[in-house]
Amino acid sequence: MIKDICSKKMALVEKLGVHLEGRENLAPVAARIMAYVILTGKRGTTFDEMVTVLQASKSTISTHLNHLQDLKKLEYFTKTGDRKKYFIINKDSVLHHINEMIKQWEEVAALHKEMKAYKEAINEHITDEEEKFDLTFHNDYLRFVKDASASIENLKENLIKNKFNL
Amino acid sequence: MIKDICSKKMALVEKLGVHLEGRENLAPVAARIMAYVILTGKRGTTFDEMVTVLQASKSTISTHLNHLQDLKKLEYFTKTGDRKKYFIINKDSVLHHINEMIKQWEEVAALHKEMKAYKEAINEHITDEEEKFDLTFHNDYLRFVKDASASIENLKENLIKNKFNL
DNA sequence: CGTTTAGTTCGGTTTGTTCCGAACCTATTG
DNA sequence: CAATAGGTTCGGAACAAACCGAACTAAACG
Repeated sequence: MIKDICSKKMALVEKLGVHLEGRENLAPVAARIMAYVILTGKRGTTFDEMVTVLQASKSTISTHLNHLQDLKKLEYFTKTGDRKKYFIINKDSVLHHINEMIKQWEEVAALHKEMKAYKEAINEHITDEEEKFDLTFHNDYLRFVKDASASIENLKENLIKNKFNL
Repeated sequence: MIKDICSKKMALVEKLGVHLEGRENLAPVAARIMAYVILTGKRGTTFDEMVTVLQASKSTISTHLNHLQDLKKLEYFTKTGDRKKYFIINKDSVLHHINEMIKQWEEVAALHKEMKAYKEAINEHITDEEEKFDLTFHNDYLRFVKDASASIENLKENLIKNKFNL
């Protein structure tokens, strides 16, 4: 019974791990650390536990753990009279993630504006209307990014409100 | 003057290239191909032009060009009496991109539901309320994904409508 | 002071990615 | 048919990423 739950957990760690690898651009073991921490929850998990359960070397766990803390994805708490660190996900990781998305979309929008400006500059030197650059691609994209950002921003507000209302 | 515009173009190709490398998970040269095609527009660009201007080998261009077509990111048109292919971006790439995003979010939502179910199953075996898994992380995320998907879906409808109204 | 706990750092191997050159293929043209 | 145009395919070099083991450190314990 306990083994069933444990193997279920590790199956989920792998599945979530694969997802995080691609999604957050993490090394395999780093992604498994994130997955394991998420699926362990607030009781937290230790360095040694991860070495054992993820079957990776101490050096690998150490390196990735530090990296994940640098990225503000993980944090830890301690217990008096216990030198171990208990790792948990950064409490406002949802918010952090939303902010990252907004930042990325702003970057994309800036790039599209730059490209559009370049094409408009070229268009001025072209007499034949047929030959001119079509800007609908960039316009579509800019609208998409603008609206998407707005709705994410909206969502962010709601999340913050609900955080404090609970 | 022409050199100025040309170097401006190549500078943008590199900038956009770096962006696409990370964003779409493409190899450096593949990303530059995409960037160059985007910045060349509807007149299209040929295999040879890319070999010359991107300073890559024929084999590299060939491999990546085929890969990008498999991914439906690029397509080409031809001219009568001219064997060359003129590459342009896939006309509905914005729509395609939006669909990809929706698909990815659906995947994420499915994963979170699975994790939540796992945690709920464990919670049933725990008597102490304090020890139980906190599900707000997953609930927050699920709400975020649901709302974000809805607003993107909305945007998609608008884009499609505008496509046919223009 | 020696030992244990809880990690860190470094060098090296394994594995994977990216690109290239050379040879090859398949029309078309003279 | 030989040559040219417009590519494709394959083997391998060059580089980068991911991981490991072994040696190390720093604090606390006995």
